[in-house]
Amino acid sequence: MVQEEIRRGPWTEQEDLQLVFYVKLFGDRRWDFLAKVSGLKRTGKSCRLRWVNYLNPDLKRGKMTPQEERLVLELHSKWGNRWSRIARKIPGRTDNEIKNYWRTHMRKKAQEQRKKATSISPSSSFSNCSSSSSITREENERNFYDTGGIEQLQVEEQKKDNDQEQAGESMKVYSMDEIWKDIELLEENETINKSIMGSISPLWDYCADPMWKDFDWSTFR
DNA sequence: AAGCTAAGCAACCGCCGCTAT
DNA sequence: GATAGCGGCGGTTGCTTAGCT
Repeated sequence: MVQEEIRRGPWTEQEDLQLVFYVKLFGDRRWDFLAKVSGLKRTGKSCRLRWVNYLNPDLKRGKMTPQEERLVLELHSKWGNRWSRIARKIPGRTDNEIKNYWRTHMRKKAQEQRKKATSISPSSSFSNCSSSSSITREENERNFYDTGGIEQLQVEEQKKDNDQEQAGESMKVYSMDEIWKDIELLEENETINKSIMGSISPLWDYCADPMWKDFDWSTFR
C-alpha cells in the first residue's frame, strides 16, 4: 500500500483556515477523521495540537499577567508538572503555553539563584544538589525545574478539584485575532470562499447538497 | 552591520489510558 | 478478556526573534 505523504512543520494560513472550518463543522473531537476528511496532509494528532494550542478561539494571547503567573506558581507547587490540569484552571491558556512559560521562568530563577549562590559562597548552591560539585549547569536547572509537586497531591483534594473543574468547565474568555479576521474576510467575499472550498478538500466533491452556499460564517465564533 | 547568545514559541514524539469491537 | 485505535498528556526539540557585543 502506498502510504499517503504526511506534512510536518509549521502550519500555513491555508491549512489553518481549513482546519478551523472543519472543526466548526464536525467538532473538536474525532481528530483522525477530521484530518482525513479535511484533506489536510496532517495527522489527527497534529490537527488537534494546532487547534488546542493556536486556533481555538477561546485562547488568550500575549504575555502572562501577574495574576496568571502567581496562579501558575501556586498550582505548580500543588500539582507539579501536571500542565493540562493547571491549564484548566487558567482560562485561555494552554498546557503548552504554561509549560513553556514555566521552563523560561524557572531557567531565569535558576540563573538568579546561581548568581546569588556564587556571590555568597562558592560552595553553596541549590538545596537539593549542594553536595555534588560535578553536577552540570543543565542538571542544576533541571533539578530546580522539577519541583515534584506531585507528591503533595492528595486524593481528597483531587476529588474536590475535579468537581470544581467540571463546574467551571464552560468558562470562555477571549477570542482569537488574526485567523478570525481571515474568516471574516472569507465571509465578506463569497467568491474567495467558494474557490477555497473548491480547492481545499475532496469532501466538496462529495457534497451534492449546496449547504455551503448558505453557511453562516458568523457562527464560527 | 554582523555575529553570537538567550528567550520564546510551535510542533513533534512516545507513552498511557480509555473505549469500541 | 484481549486488542487495536484514538485522544490526551508531558517531555523534548528545533526554529525564530530579540537583545547584546
